[in-house]
Amino acid sequence: MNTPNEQRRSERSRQAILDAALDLCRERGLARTTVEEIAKRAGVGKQTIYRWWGSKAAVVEEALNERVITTTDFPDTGDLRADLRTQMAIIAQAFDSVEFAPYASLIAAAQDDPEVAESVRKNMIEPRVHACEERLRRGQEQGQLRTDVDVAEVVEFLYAPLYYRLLLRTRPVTLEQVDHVLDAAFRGVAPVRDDGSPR
Amino acid sequence: MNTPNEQRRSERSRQAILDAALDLCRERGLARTTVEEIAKRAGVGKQTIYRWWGSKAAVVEEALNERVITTTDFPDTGDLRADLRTQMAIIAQAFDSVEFAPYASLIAAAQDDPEVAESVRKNMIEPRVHACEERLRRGQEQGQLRTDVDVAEVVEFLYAPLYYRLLLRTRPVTLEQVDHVLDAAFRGVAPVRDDGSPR
Amino acid sequence: MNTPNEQRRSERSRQAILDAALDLCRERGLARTTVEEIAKRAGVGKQTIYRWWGSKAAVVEEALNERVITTTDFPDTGDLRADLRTQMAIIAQAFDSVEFAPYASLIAAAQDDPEVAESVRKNMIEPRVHACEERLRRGQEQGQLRTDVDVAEVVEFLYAPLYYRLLLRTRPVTLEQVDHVLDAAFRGVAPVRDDGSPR
Amino acid sequence: MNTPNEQRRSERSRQAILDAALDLCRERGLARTTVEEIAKRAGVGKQTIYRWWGSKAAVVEEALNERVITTTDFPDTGDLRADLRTQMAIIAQAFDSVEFAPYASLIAAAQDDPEVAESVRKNMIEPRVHACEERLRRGQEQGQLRTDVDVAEVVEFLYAPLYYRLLLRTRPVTLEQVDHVLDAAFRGVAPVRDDGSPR
DNA sequence: TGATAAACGAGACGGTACGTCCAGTCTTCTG
DNA sequence: CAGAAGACTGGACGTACCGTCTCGTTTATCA
Repeated sequence: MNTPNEQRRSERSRQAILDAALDLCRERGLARTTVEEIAKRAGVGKQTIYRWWGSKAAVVEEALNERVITTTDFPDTGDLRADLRTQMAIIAQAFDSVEFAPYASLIAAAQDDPEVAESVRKNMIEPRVHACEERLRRGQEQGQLRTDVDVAEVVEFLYAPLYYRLLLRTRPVTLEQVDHVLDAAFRGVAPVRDDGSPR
Repeated sequence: MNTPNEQRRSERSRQAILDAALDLCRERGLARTTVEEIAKRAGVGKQTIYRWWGSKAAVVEEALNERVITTTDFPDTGDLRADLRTQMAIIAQAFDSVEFAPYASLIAAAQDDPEVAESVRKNMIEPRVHACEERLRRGQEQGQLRTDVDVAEVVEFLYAPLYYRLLLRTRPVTLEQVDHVLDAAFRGVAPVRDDGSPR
Repeated sequence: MNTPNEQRRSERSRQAILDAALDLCRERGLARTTVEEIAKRAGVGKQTIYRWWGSKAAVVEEALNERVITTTDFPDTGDLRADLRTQMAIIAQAFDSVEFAPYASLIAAAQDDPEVAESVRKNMIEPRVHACEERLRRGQEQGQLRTDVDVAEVVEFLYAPLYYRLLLRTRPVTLEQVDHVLDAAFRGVAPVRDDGSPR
Repeated sequence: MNTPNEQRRSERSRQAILDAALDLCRERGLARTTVEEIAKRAGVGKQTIYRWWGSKAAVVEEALNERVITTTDFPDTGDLRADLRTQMAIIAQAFDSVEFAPYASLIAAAQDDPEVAESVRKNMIEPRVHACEERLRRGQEQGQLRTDVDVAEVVEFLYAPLYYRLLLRTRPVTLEQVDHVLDAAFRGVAPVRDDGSPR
């Protein structure tokens, strides 16, 4: 892009584009949404979209980041498992709602487009993963998490099952799932010995 | 489709189409692969593709199922954790290889196309999930797995982290990851009490 | 063509093909008729058509020649003008009927296909033109036609106006037109009286 | 068509399309010319053709009307027969030249496509026929043509033989033919002198 | 407080691919 | 072995969008 003048940018058009993109993406997914439709629904020229974004995926990414998941903060009440539950419950609810469906489309779009992948990773996933990692690290320091595990892997361990259901749609993401994941993660699935210690 | 005569089908064309689709999908992803290219590379008329498959995704699905992951069997040596490691190591290796890249594209295509989603779930995921579930159930009966966990959720718990890395590409799927996942899953991430029992 | 065995040819299929071709051509013109349709309507394999004819136009030509204009004879009662009127009236009636519409399609097809043009000229037009020319020549010998005109041009002079309306469809070909054409033509080509007044 | 904005139309593309269409039509006839070829040779998107014309025939019609027969005027020197000869000679020369071949293709296309027929009649034939009719009427008033003939039929009588040869290609359209036609026609339609002999 | 330059809406443009229709050929099975 | 059935390769169809490119028309600083 030849970097147009940001100050002259029309905020009204920008908002209309984000709205239209998000709505269309909810109605039929990103793959079935065209730039032409977004422009028409937003009452905007196509060029205005191409001027400010690199692709329709970039529009949706910005829309999601600005409208749907607006925070990267992680709660810290001192009780790690409770805080994880709080946070994961929010994500679970989101993953289960139609409002959030464009996120799955976005991850899909990232599969065959390295630029989108890079952007989603950097702007959507990493900030939130880092916030979680830091919370886990604090829990680790406070003896609420084993010290011989990699917090980055724990994040995966906890959130991957939610992504699994979001993307494979084998069954819906629920609060119950969050509890079972936390349970399995914290206690492990190995059978317990007579003395109560893990096998 | 108006169901053409299966018996008159040309096996040679079928194979050429599967080959071409898989190759193109590896080179640039399913989204950037066109039916026209597949036809041209396979030396086939487009109609022959449309006659037998509903979409390019369906072609790739059949190709993957017939060429890349050809078995749904699950090992059973009597040692559950060892068998899981064996099986997960195969998957990890696959998820990390270029040969297998079309699978991620396929899951992406499924996001905004319910027919593809349905088909992938039914023909690719479920058979393998069921095999794993059965193995877990046998392990459960033999006291190698807690009896108060849902085996379906354990499958997710184990494989979701692999899918997470496959689809979000935060880092590569490795054999090390498999070990860490199994470790965390079997032991749990909670710190161990002084008496050695879980918290 | 590799000249298949004429004796084994199925007359039943041949008739069905001619019928189907003629009907379809009447319904929507030759240009909008496909070989596939002809085959299907005739209950015949496409190959059977390609085996015996070089093009759909060839089929229609044969059908017309065998079903619609079955004779090249020219009447000869001794009165040239009356005979011309008899013959032209038949043509006019044909040119004005739907039954005959495929003939216009055929001439159209001949415009951009030299093979069709050649065949139509040779098999449809020339025999009838020659018959007319001969009748004109006999009339010439009997003093019913000026001797300094080229009979070939007289044929054109008489029939061209019918073709003009058939192909440009400015207005329908009628019996009245035939009379007007004959009237105009004969005052022009009639031999001169002894006193030098118009023939 | 949903009537796009005429003012934004690219004249350069329009000219390139007319040129390409005319050339291709001369090389192999309209029936063997594809919209795709026209677009490619004109360096134009197919949509640009479909946006402004209803069919390839419409393109050729416009091209012919704008490039090849650019006038509908009819000469009037006071001598009807001489003026007819002048005008018919132009037509004869055109009908005999390769430049003009697309006209025959166009009439062919009109046979099985009522829209093309309608348009050719209205935009190509009628204006010229009317001009000729008016000239004939003036001649009629000046005693150069019998008053009991329908000028519309005289037009047919004169031009039909040229069309006959153009479309049936039994032999080439020549200046000699024009003279013979005029000769035959005028002896027929010329008013009779006082003494009863032809004028 | 114009003027002036950028962003804007509109949408035509050159292109690519779509999914469909047929052409003409090839293959398999039936009478 | 001719024929019916119909799958095959291939090419063009007419359409949908892509991303780019003019066009006037707002709109918002600066002279």
